[in-house]
Amino acid sequence: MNIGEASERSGLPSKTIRYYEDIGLIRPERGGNGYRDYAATDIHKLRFLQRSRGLGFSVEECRQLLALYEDKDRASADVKDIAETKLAEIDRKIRELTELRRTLEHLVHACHGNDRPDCPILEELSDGS
Amino acid sequence: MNIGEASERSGLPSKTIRYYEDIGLIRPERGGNGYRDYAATDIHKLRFLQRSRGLGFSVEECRQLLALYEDKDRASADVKDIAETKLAEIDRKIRELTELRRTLEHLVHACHGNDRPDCPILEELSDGS
DNA sequence: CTTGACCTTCCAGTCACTGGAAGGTGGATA
DNA sequence: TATCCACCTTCCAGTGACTGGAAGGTCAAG
Repeated sequence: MNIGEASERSGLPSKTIRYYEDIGLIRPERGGNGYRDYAATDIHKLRFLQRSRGLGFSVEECRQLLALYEDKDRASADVKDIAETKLAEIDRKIRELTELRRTLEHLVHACHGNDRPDCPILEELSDGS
Repeated sequence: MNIGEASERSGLPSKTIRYYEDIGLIRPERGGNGYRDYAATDIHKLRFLQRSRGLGFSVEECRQLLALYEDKDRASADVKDIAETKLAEIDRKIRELTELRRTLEHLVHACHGNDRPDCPILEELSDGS
């Protein structure tokens, strides 16, 4: 299967698939014409990557997960550790964004948004009050 | 004032301050020894940048805000527009992260995390069920 | 035989820094 | 005066995870 079809089936752009090969995440066969030839297991891995990236795992974390996935003797505790660390990270991000949101909404609310030049948003950004 | 003190007063690393100069956000004077010499207004701008970046504005947005900030005739509506667009973006990010969190927590919860090799997290990542 | 879609590699750019090398300057101390 | 160290300078390269584009090879259809 050529890269175009692999792209369609995995939901990843061809460029990204080639990039994943560059950094050693997948190693498809090559046909006589030099074209990459993806087997069903490759598609499986690509979908795996697509999903774990979509869940916010970094490429390096995906590499670990993929290794664990391929290792039949891996402990599920290893996987859980990675997922839990990620969960804590997501919690932190949500907290930060919520705080950010609150501040920004306060500013937007305070700004009358007309054509007069005084603007509470700029004032706050400037003096940090 | 040298870059070190500017860094301390603005809360930005020296490297970042030089970078901001590179991309044309600030233009400090230079002393006879070639050292950058920051005036009080420069520090003000740097703090402005530090705060707006901290609020999640991109450098380009900060450039716009800084221009509006320096333009005494700007309409506060312009500023409000930028802030509101940013607010919508933050809302979207929070929603996405919350959804992500729910999925991931579900997975972590389902995983027994012991030494046996079967792991619901990997199973879900692999088959997308 | 030409067209057009697909594939290849390679190089460069994105964003917002960050690290490090190589070397100049300033002020305090021995 | 010599030396030391902290600070400053510029420049180059790397980060993460792609993305865009150029230049050229391959393949099937019409």
